[in-house]
Amino acid sequence: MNFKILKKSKNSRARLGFLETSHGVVETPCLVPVATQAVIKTLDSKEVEETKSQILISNTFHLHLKPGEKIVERAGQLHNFMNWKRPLMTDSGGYQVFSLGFGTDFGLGSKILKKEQEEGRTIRENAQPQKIKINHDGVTFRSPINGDELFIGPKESIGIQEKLGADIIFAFDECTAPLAEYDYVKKSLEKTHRWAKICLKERKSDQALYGIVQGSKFKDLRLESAKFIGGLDFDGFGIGGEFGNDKKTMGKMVEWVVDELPEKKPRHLLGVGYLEDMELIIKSGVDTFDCTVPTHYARRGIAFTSEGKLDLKQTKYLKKNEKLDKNCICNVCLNYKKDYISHLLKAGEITGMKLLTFHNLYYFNSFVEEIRNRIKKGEI
RNA sequence: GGGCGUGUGGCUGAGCAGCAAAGGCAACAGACUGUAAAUCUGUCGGGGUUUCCCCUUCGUAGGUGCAAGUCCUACCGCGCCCA
Repeated sequence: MNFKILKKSKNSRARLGFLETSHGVVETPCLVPVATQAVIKTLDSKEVEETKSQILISNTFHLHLKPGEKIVERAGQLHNFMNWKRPLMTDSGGYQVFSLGFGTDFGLGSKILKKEQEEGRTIRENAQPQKIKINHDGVTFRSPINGDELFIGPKESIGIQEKLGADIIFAFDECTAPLAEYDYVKKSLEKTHRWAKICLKERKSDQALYGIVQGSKFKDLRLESAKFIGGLDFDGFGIGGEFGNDKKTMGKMVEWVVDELPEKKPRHLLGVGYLEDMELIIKSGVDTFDCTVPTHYARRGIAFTSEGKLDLKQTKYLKKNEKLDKNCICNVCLNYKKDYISHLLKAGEITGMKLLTFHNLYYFNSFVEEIRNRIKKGEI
């Protein structure tokens, strides 16, 4: 992989770049749609291309469980397996340390903690999640499929990711929960850092390997992590974990980290990408970012449009024989109306979810494209 | 004509003396940021000074009870069976 910075903004940390991989080039800043199980749910790979998606991210943990990396490898690795010939990333399974651990225990998301979610709950220094065990060497999960115990540490994660064969792979980290206290995060950081070095040593392939910065909302820990991870010989950097109680804070926290990372290497913000977040994080110096929102929300009936967020399951849309988004030229907007899509969603027809998934991805990708254009013009 | 059964909130469907009445669906509102989840939460007869109070409801009309959706009588509707 090769990363070229074409332009740096004079007004912010934003930059325009090219991420070159053996499967093609990614223009950055760029959204990375999430294909956890080697698929953008409801779409096939050709359709995903038509949404202007440039690169996807799949998941090590889930593909290890189903169908198993050996199957994928035998099929000619992920690109051939899923017939996606463009760039690919795989997440390391570090997020599942959170989502299947404290995330499940507390019913939380990982990024921004709302005040009312705190309710005096915290995760103290030596706490363990109920369903998984995190120790010095890695994490013992329980398979969500059959309950089997399964261990993933840095070595295992890299081994799996090499077999999966994405262009960019991530170091195995612990994504800490937003409720984690300082002492917990500090200890967790030691693990994430130790594992980062092991990942570098284990990687034998020519895949690009990104290290992941953690440290939650604590400035000194974020800086420490960014310095440590940034000082290792990674090809790029992920920024993970929690980002405080509100979006402005999130931007600041990303900047703390970005300022400590090597300038010439790409930065990927893990798991952030509401429309309203994009300009903020790009201005904070992020090159790529993945987010489940466009695809996940689509399956819940939510369309993102120039009029805002629309819940197409609402009955009122059955009476609207008009384009989903009058300013959008995606296949869905050119060919289908709100009333029909609403009907499909209300009738539980999978095509409704498919149409919204297509549109949302196209809309999100166009949105980022516009930001790239504005950086080009010097507006951002 | 006779016998048996049944009638509950927008629908469905529990309840068979102390209920504004379980559950489901629909409806309405909200949540979701490195995707165990096409999911979760709240409201859902009307009104109010809304952690409580008032009013009106369980086919219709009467009756027995302190108290009736729940028991009795008649009628009406629906279903099945026998003539």
